[in-house]
Order: sequence, then C-alpha cells, then structure tokens
Amino acid sequence: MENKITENFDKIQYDLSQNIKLENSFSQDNIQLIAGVDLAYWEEDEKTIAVCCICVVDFLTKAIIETKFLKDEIKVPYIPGYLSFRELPLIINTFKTLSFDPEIVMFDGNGYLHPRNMGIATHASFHLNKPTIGIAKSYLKIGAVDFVMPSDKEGAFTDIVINGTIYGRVLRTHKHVKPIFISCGNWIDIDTVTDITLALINNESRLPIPVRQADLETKKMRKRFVKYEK
DNA sequence: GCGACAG
DNA sequence: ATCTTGTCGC
Repeated sequence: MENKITENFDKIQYDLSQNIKLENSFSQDNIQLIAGVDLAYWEEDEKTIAVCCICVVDFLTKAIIETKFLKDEIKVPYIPGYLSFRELPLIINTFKTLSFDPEIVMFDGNGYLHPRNMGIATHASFHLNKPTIGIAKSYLKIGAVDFVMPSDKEGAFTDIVINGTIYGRVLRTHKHVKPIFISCGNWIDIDTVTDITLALINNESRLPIPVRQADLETKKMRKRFVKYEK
C-alpha cells in the first residue's frame, strides 16, 4: 500500500524536476525579505490537524515583518523521503495569504539533500516560483552515505558529496551545539545558502531566525486551537 | 525478522 | 512531528 503511494509520488516529482530554470543567480544582495515556514500537528476526533505558520523577516534588520497562519486537516501520512506531499498543500495555501512578497523562502527540512534531490524546499520552489533553502535539524541518510562531523567552531562545516556533487552541508551555527543540515532548494548555490543562513543566526537558537520564528509561532497557534476546542 | 526513518 | 519531568547551565 505504501508502495503504491510512493510510486505515484515518484512520478510527480519526476515531472516537476523537468521544469528546470538553469541559473543559480540568486545573491545575498537581492534579499530584502525572507520567509520561514513550519508546521505543528495534533490529533482531533481521530483526525490529524496541522497549523502552518509563515514568518516574513527583514533580512537586514532581522525584524519580523509579517506572520500568517492556516489550519487544516492533514490526510497524507509521513513517509521518510515524501515529506513534501504531506506538508506542501497547506504551505501553498498559507503562502497565498501573505501581503508581503519575500524574495526567498526557507523551509524546515531538506532541499537538494534528498534521495531524489527533491526535498520539500526544492519541491516547494516549483509551486511558489521562488528561490528556496532547506534547513534540517537531523540527517536523512542517502544510500549508505554518512556525514562527517564539522569541527567545534562557529561557522565550521563539512560537505555531503555524492559522485562529485555537493548534496548539502553540515553547518555548525554555534560552538558546542549540534550542527544543522543545510541544502539548496532551488535557483541558489550552496555558498549563498551558507552565507544567508549564518547571517540569520542569533544567540537564541542554532536555527536561522525565519524558521525558528515560524517554529515558535506554530506552537503558539497550536496551544490556542487545542485550548479553544476542548 | 530487524533496523532505519527530514518532519 | 508529538508524548513527557526533571534538570543542568547561562
């Protein structure tokens, strides 16, 4: 049964990946606004409900410009490697409610660092038509490829290379703190991804501000909903 | 049968 | 992702 699901997903991902813009010309200088996306889940009457929050951040001042959310039932199961099919529908609908127009979007999860180079950040770029970045808190193993732990210095990183291609980067954003796994979503290169990520780190978290903020908001919203419906 | 497994 | 208490540390 799960096989049937993933077969269909594989075909959709293949079709999407044919829609390729060739340039990775996005530069840090082009950013004024960057968005962060995250979801929180809970159970309600045997159903899985999620709220998606998107936070728009001013890249220079780090100020939170806008926060929007949307709640809905989630019917697709979580299968490792197929996260986007579970979370993207709600994300796309939430994105439509934004009044600001961020130049780039940051996701909780992988982009190119994925068995089919089609993690949620990459998949989303084709729907949002914007450059994207993947930020994962743990490693999704690709085949038998392990990652090498970077040295214990802020800004230290190692690359996850497969057949000569950089799939992603293991980045230490704070000393003595577990590294994060960053990768290109689309229309951007890995060095720019690294620069942007590091520019958005503060002392509060190992995660960059946009996804950190979205994570906080998403949990606030869940508290509100769960409290009001019982 | 057992382990692995973004969120 | 979520469930969960205390606890160590800045």
